[in-house]
Amino acid sequence: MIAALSQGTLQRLPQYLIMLKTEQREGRGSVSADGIGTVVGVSPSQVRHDLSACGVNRGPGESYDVAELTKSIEHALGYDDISNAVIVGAGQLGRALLSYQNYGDYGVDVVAAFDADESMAGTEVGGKPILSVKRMTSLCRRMKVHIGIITVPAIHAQEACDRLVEGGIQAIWNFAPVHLKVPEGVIVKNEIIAVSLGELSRQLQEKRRGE
Amino acid sequence: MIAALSQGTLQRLPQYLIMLKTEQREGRGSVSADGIGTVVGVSPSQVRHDLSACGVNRGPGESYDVAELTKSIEHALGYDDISNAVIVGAGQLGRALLSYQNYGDYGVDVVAAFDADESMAGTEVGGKPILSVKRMTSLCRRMKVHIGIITVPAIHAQEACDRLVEGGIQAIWNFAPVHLKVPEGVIVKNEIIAVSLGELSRQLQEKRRGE
DNA sequence: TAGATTGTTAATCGATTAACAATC
DNA sequence: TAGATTGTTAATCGATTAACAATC
Repeated sequence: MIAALSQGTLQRLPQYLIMLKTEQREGRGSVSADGIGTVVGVSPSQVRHDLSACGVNRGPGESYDVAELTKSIEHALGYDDISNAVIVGAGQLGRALLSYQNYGDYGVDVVAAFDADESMAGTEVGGKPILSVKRMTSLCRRMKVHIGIITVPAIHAQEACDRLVEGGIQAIWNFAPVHLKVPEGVIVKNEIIAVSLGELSRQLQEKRRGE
Repeated sequence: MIAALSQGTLQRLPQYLIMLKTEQREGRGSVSADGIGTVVGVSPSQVRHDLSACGVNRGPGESYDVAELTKSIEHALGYDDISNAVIVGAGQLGRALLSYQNYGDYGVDVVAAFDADESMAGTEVGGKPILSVKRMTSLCRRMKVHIGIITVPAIHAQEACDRLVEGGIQAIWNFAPVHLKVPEGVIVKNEIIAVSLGELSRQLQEKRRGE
């Protein structure tokens, strides 16, 4: 993993990756910066700049090898270094996230979900267990889990967060529409579903009024 | 709604909004740029700049009225102008999105989900119907739906997309890890769950190696 | 060889921050 | 009045784009 990738670069690299996987599936062995740019909707300059920033090296004149480039980007993004994660709240959203199968490709392993509803304890979704929330703190410690995903209702989010931090969690992915208070050093990433959709709606409105 | 808000501003405004709602719940009637900045983790300069950009106007010396500021931001984000949306794919994720209750606050109304599995047709989740995908195109047209949410498996995503476009959809929120091909003018926003989580994992790794 | 395409440097563009006069 | 806090302007910073020598 290489440090100091700009925010923009960090957002574009995964898009390149998705494009590269499609190319590979279709049997293409090499791509140019121009080719990537056209598909993803980014200037070739930008693509070269991004790739260069994450340590990819072709000789000039030659284009990129798809398989090799994929590996390099995955490495730059740290996808080859796996962190454990748990989910708090096994409602609709929690179970949907639990049943997701491809976390491994992105450097994450979701090991379990927790819920306050004891009747869920012991059940499984997508091969992953749902456990009693009472066991959460100690289990996080024991299994060295560093990422917590909060999908409980807004009123319980702060408490869930506190318990996670107590269990040694260092990064939180928060789906509750609440500003979490955390000790310094803990990373919080808010993912408010409705907000993301709202953004799209806004772009649409903007386009409509003709610009 | 005001045009020409910078990308950064657009990302911060919803965060301010969440903070403001908390303040309101706790009974505070006014806030300063400094207060907002401290909670959200942004400089006071930045806050003033953002608010000024979306047309909020206090006299100098005075702080912001929480209720009024909330309204202004919501307006700037276009949350008071509602678009209809549909979901394609009523699997775990599709149903989770369907059962979400607060879209209305963000300028969106999700009216139905569609699935290829006919046995689902006629059932409901969170008071919203699941219908046969065969009816999708015509229903989108008839109800003037302009936003499509794709939660089908990757292999079927492009087809779902084509059908939506056929039905007059102008913006697509795509959860399948696939690059969709759309006619010019159609907006696509990719929301790859694992990628978002991967970003968090990466930040964590970066922090660990001490910087 | 000529065309394609790279990595990198310099120029441009836009966003963030700092500073401050205005005024409640 | 003095302190707080605004909106805005100018200075700084960083990211994107354009250009081009290098070379397969």
